[in-house]
Amino acid sequence: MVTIREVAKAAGVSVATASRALNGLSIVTAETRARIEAAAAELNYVPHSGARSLTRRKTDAIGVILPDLFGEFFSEMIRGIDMAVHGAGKHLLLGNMHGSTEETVLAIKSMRGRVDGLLVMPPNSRAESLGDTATWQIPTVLLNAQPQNGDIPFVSVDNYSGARMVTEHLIERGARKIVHISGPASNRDASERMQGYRDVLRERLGDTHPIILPGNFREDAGRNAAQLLLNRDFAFEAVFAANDMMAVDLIAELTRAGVRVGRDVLVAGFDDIPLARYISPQLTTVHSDITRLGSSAAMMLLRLLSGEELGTDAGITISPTLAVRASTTGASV
Amino acid sequence: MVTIREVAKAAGVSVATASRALNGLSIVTAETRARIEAAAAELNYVPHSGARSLTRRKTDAIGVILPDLFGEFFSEMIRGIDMAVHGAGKHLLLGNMHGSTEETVLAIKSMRGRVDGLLVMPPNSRAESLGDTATWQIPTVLLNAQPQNGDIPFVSVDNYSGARMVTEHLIERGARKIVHISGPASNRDASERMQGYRDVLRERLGDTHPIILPGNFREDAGRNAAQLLLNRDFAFEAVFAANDMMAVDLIAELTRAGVRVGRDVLVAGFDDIPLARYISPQLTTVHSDITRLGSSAAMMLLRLLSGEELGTDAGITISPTLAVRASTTGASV
DNA sequence: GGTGGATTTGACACCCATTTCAGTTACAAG
DNA sequence: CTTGTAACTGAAATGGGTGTCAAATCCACC
Repeated sequence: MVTIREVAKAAGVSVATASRALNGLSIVTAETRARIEAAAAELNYVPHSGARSLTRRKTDAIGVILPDLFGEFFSEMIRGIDMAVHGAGKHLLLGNMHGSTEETVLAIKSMRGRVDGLLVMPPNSRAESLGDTATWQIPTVLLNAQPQNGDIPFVSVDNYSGARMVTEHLIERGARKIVHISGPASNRDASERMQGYRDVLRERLGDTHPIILPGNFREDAGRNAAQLLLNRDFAFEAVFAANDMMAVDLIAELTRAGVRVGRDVLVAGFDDIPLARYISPQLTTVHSDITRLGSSAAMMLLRLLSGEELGTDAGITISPTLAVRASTTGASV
Repeated sequence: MVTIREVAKAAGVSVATASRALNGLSIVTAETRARIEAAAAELNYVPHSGARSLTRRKTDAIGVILPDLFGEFFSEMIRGIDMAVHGAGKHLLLGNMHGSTEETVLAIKSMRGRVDGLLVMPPNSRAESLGDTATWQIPTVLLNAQPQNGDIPFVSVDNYSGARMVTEHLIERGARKIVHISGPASNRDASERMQGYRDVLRERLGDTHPIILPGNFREDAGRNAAQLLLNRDFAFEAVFAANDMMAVDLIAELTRAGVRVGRDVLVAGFDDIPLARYISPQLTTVHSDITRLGSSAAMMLLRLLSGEELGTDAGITISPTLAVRASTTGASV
């Protein structure tokens, strides 16, 4: 592994001059620079970024810590982050906390000295569980979570208004008995979505005790909910599932039972996973631009790193949009 | 930012002793260690991984360089890599070459000093375009590509045998006029798949001039192919699309035109994207375990890093399996 | 008490590049 | 010919740790 010292020696100059020449500082004679560059090329010299970052006190990398590394959500997020970060010539260091809070703290610690800033998505949307975030001593933006003590910038999806949009849409399509399949109780996204649903039902229909089936964001919850609703022989007119996975399997199960989804019963989801437009009938759902979520967060972090003060209340919530499809309109395709 | 020097001073010991205590070397008195640990905790000391890796000459990180950062393929791959790498307590540094060869070389260079080893997936499956790989000077495993000069270990999917499997399956299901929609001409996966198709047709049916429609791995190619086939009013019995994306839209288009896919015409794809089992009829396709591809590559790299000699011909090809579904059997679901 | 040996501890060089500061050279002006 | 200034160049400090080697301490035993 060739170092700058060897390049300097080969070119017959000091390491300082070599460093200056290779970094494009103008105070080196053209002739000297040429000699150094030739030597570097000859020896196949590649600067050691680790050593460089030690003196420069910046690593040109940013760390991303996510709870899980799979699914469309993850790849979209990374893509958005990469878009922003790549433009700034920085690298991405990936940390996976595998869902546990201790591992998250560990992951954050092991990032020190490797990255200039951090993008963290807390496991259960409860940033406070990560301990005293102020002691991280490293610029951080929270992904899809709002900090308890508003001192960390964040970017998140407006689950509440998304849920309101779906619910209002269902009411406008004529539904009155609207069931909700919730997500995990501890999940913040889930509870925000539920709250949006509740509020609209109360405001628009005066319904203060809506029917809520407990779910878990996974397929089986959709199937179970369908069974439950069918067996009880309850006259429901619409179902709002807290995410698409549950909605998809709910639709499959209802269809199997002879229910015409989109006509007899309206179904809507949340997330707009790619599947949503491939099932039949296509699923009405709430679309949030995850790529934009990622890139917004990354850009915010980049601004933070460039020394900009964001203030204590710096946070962005991304407004989702409603994707109306056949599962609530009964259109033939 | 507190350094080990401050911890040492606070504990009244030398930095050497502090380092030993914090790294769990046993030659420190329990009493001294306790004092140092207390000081570290008090000062909220976090070791600077960058500085550490400089002396240790290892970074505990491995670099992953991919051509594109989106889609299921990517996230599955990362997940597999992470599984293997996380177990070894290492980090993942992500580099995106955005498809260009120059950027790839740049990405590789900028990894020096940041990572111990590299997992590289060349943009167009032609490793040789990356220049003289031997000069990288860093342990590398190639993803989904075979090096020209067999001196770099690699892991890839056996496209050829996968394509053979589908084609043979179509023949067994009674099809004789089998059309192929190819991938991009420059893509190695695509050409290997085409070769498998060609060989089977020649061996089993004596067909040396099969009909091949040029595609590009994207949805529109599927639609175009469908139009072409329908307009020509050509009596085709089966279509093997070089990937699922094209197959999915081909099916949609054929169905719209009144063709009963799975009965009138058999359709098969390649990749087994999640969508494949959600469309109707479900798509027969070739399933390769991308997660395993990633983790195999990562494990190979880890072995390389632990000093193991893999020999010059070290390579793994992952055998795909055939997922037979309704699009070639005509089953009702 | 002195000696040998093992166990802890500390001073310092080192990893590799950047950067400061001082020194050298070239050239123009006085 | 000296002096001043500007333009380059080099030696050494720096960043935050680790590892080597020598010094210091401790204990047991003679």
